[in-house]
Amino acid sequence: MSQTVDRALSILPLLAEGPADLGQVADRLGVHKSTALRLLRTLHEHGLVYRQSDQRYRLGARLFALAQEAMENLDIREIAHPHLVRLNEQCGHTVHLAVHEENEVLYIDKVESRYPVRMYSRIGKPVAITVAAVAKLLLADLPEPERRALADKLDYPLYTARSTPNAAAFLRELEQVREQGWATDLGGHEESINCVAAPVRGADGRVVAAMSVSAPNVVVTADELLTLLPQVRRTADAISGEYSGRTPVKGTPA
Amino acid sequence: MSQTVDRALSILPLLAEGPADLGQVADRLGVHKSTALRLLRTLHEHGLVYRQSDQRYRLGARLFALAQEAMENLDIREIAHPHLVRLNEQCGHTVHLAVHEENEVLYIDKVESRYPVRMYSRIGKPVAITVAAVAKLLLADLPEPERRALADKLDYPLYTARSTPNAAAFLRELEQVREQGWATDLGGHEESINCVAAPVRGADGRVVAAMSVSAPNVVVTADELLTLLPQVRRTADAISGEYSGRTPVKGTPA
DNA sequence: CTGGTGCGTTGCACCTACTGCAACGTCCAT
DNA sequence: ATGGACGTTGCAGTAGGTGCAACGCACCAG
Repeated sequence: MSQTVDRALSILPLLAEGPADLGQVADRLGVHKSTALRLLRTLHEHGLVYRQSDQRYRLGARLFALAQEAMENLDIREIAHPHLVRLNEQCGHTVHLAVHEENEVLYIDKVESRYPVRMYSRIGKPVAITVAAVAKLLLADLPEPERRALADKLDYPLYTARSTPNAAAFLRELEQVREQGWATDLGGHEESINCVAAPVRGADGRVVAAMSVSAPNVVVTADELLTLLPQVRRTADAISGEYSGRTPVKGTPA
Repeated sequence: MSQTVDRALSILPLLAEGPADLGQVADRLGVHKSTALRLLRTLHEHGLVYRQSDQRYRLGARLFALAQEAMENLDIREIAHPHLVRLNEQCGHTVHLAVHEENEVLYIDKVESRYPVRMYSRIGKPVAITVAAVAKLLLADLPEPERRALADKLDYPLYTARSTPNAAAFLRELEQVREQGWATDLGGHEESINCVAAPVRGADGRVVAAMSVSAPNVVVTADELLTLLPQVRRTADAISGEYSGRTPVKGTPA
């Protein structure tokens, strides 16, 4: 829409491929050297472009700083909430959003079931880390040594007969969850309650949050709940897309 | 230097603080809304800016992608080499550059000693990971569980009486290296050879490479070699600065 | 030492394309 | 209904971006 800015921004992906000198930049932009020089200078003043000792240009540190700062100020909750509400409107059950923090998994958002029988949970409360579906997803994404170290440190309380009994079983389950890309908790925390969960991923593919749908047996059976899996995954993917700023729309010029 | 581009780029740090709507952007730029709109649209087409569901703008995923791609295409060796040469010119000893890769530490560059007595080493060859100064620096930066897991997996060959004897001693040494920010190998690999090493860090502060100066006892004593530490650290810091694209120069406008 | 080539840089005249304005559409709250 | 807030569009004027040509400089070969 704005030619000058358009050209300037086209320099960035070009430099991402590797350092380039003024002539190369001008050629690939299809503009005169003097024009390219001015654009590069402007980019340089903003720190997006760095001039190395051999005079060639490359991307600068500011870019990294910006990306990082934006990351930190990104509030998953804010982004996810409308999606959670929509899912709740569709299926009626309790919807949770959870993140991993400091060896704990915490619920950070929740949309209450519209059925009279509700499950108990509280935003901000650590979840039962060894059995909750969301916890499995979040921990399954850790690098292997950390996963192992954490699994060893945990207690494995037997909430029910189906609770994860020990570190070995837990690690096996995490491996499976990691591969299939979703998780369940079928009566592992409270006999009568089942969950299905799916991961929310950031731009780099790492799991930044997990969301789940939970319902007691008296409302739907585990099998019925499992039929919601595609819907849950679709919702999680939608949140991932928005969180990582993937623009789902029209053509971006080469 | 270019007004339009200048304005467009000023939007980025502004959005890094958090999402903003058109009016806010226009105000803080001091331009008309229609102008801000056009700039935002251009940024949007390049994926640097994303429009969330509430119509507000925030930084887009492309920014991360660019930063990552630039990272990958950054060649430390290319950047470091002139610095290594300069250091070699100053002190005359062998200078090495090493990186950590797949449970190994590899020399990726080397400037030969200008003294007649040289130490043996080859670019591309894995270093003695349990004793080499550069290896200590690279491994000391790993997260604790990974460091531990790796230390357990390693063999601890007794090259000399001063070689690191076992995992416990190694981990203790890594902890110390981590805190002091430099490392040595005093006859741990070959009786008569000593090294001092310093880390090269990326924009995010993580250690991406390590460099060392090595010399045999017959040329300089260990104590004499240690007096070079400040020089080695200064060189490593210079490489870090250039690698991470920190522009050491003049004022960038607010 | 000299002439040549390749690079980044500068000043300038032309005219593109960026700007601000004002008007319109839409959505919400009153 | 009515007012306000906000994003969006078309348009006329001119700010400022563009390409050209010339310059300075470093490097290399004759």
